[in-house]
Amino acid sequence: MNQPTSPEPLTASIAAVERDTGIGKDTLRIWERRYGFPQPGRDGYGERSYSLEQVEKLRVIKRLLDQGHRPGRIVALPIEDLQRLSQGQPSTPQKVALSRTAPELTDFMACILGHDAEGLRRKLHQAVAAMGHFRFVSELVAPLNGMVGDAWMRGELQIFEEHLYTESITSVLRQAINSIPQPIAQSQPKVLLTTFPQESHGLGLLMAECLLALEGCRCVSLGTQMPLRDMVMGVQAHHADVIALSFSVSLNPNHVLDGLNELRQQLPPSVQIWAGGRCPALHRRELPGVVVLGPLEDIPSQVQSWRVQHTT
Amino acid sequence: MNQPTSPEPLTASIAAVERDTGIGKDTLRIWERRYGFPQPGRDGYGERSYSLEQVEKLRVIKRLLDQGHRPGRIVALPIEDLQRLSQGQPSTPQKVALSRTAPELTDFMACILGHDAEGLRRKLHQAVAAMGHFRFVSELVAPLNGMVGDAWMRGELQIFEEHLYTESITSVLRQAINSIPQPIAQSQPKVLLTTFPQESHGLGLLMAECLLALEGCRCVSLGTQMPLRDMVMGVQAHHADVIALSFSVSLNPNHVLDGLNELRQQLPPSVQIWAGGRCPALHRRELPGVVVLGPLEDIPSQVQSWRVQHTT
DNA sequence: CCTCTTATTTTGTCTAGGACAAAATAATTC
DNA sequence: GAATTATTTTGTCCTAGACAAAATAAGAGG
Repeated sequence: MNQPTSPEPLTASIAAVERDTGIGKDTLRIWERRYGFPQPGRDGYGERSYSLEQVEKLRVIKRLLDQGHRPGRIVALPIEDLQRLSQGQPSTPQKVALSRTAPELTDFMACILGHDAEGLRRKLHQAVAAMGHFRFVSELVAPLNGMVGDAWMRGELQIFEEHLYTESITSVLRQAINSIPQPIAQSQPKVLLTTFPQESHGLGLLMAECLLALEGCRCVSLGTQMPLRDMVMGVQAHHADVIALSFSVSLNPNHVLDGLNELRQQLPPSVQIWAGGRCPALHRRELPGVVVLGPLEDIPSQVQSWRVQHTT
Repeated sequence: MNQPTSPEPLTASIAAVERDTGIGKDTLRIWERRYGFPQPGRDGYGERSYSLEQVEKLRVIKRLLDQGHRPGRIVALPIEDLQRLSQGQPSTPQKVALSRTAPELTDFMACILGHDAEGLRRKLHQAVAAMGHFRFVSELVAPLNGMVGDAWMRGELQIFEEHLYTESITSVLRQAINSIPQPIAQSQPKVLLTTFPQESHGLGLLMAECLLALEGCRCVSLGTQMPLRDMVMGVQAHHADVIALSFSVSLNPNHVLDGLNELRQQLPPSVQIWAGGRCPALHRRELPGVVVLGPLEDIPSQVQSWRVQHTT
């Protein structure tokens, strides 16, 4: 049987590469000029078209940059050297926690790869019941996210498989959150949850909401991709004490830092900003007036410390 | 007390404007060249610095663009004309059906406008219990969606208010779906749910999933924005009988029609394609091999007719 | 009057190379 | 060894031109 239209794009446009790697268009072009990589081909209209190998290598490079390497030293290196580098380091520290908790995680991976949606969901529900909400999120969902993300980076997972995973976790997490009774006491902090406009990953937000609700916070989630201006209006409208933001790996570091600073300026000082997630930019520098939460375990203690501050 | 850092940025950089308005840097520059607006000043380094009024006007323009206006017609207009424009339109024709069912809908709107997240959620849960799943979706959620969409178009709703609504409905709908027992019988159709890559609205999908689950279908939702290639792989991996797609108003008609045709060609003929949603393109032309569902009420009869076809 | 096809505008994104501030590193001095 | 100063590195901004894809207008044929 013949192909009706063009089968599938075996190359990616510069916009697609920016989307998939988180590396800006300007940066991609200037790397090409300075380091000779990437060296995309050109399509019929003279526009760059990046091969899948190059995109893959860019992803590896991105990860190494997040670990602190410098572009000039690694961008021109052959892929083998890069892989050696990324093997050497334990990469993100969660890798360690991962192997520690690893035993039954592979069971869940097996469900994902076997397209066993019902089985996955059932196992997840069992895990919530067995582990309790807190351990479910911190010891199962978090490392599993890392595992799925890694597999996806390596191209071992198809998009539809990754989406099924996300859907299943989302569903179970939402149910878990709903099962936590809402506190009425005004003494509990009111927390507004959302993400920056470029951030479309909602799992981190859901995990945070679950842990915050568990600590007795009055949570109002606005979902992902909220413009800065609306965050400010939202905080005011809901009389929130805290705005909690989630940042995933692939966000542009400068956007994150600039955005947080501007948000800090536009928000009254009494409102705290809590920023969490795997985004490396968060930990690069001190952010005045912003509480950066590292691992999920920080959440309970942060809530606790808010209470201490506000019982005077 | 004095400000520790620079007092207040009374102007915004081009990156900040992109972040705050969602209008790309390239676009901002070329509007300036073509239409004479925006006309930012320059800071000490010759870089554009936009005044807050200009950013505000750009936000209004962005909203009008989303409503279907064209840049060339509106970008150069004075702010007053723009505000007049955004008041004007009554938009979609579903208004008629809306006023028919309207009585208690305004209660929900009041919750949204009053930022009463808890009240909204509580009322929604009550409504599910009182009306049953089917009527909840078809007689409450569907018209409420339209009402919120209209208010948003008219600029009466802020983004954060609309997001809170979406979050609340999502949460309640997911809980409703979870409360429907999964059938085990192989005789039930297995339905894969998702949307095209351009489509980011997930509410329609959730509504469909709820009604399909109610009819006894074995539902597997992959969430939104699934590339065509992965839809095909997903159908194969999950041995789906049906792939159900949701289309919202704002999608490009040609993309929809072309995409459906291509999907039809790549899928085995035994797999049915069900397409639903408010997208006008769906109803414009006969689509061979695609079942177009109009109102939500079509879903039960379509499932019924699938069963009839497959009991021979 | 509506529908389909074909010109014509409109519009966003791409291309090129140049420039420069902020961050990171190396060199120097105390 | 710590603090200052030079030097390199690196990302983002600049201008200005080009062109495909989308949207609209115009024409042709039921």
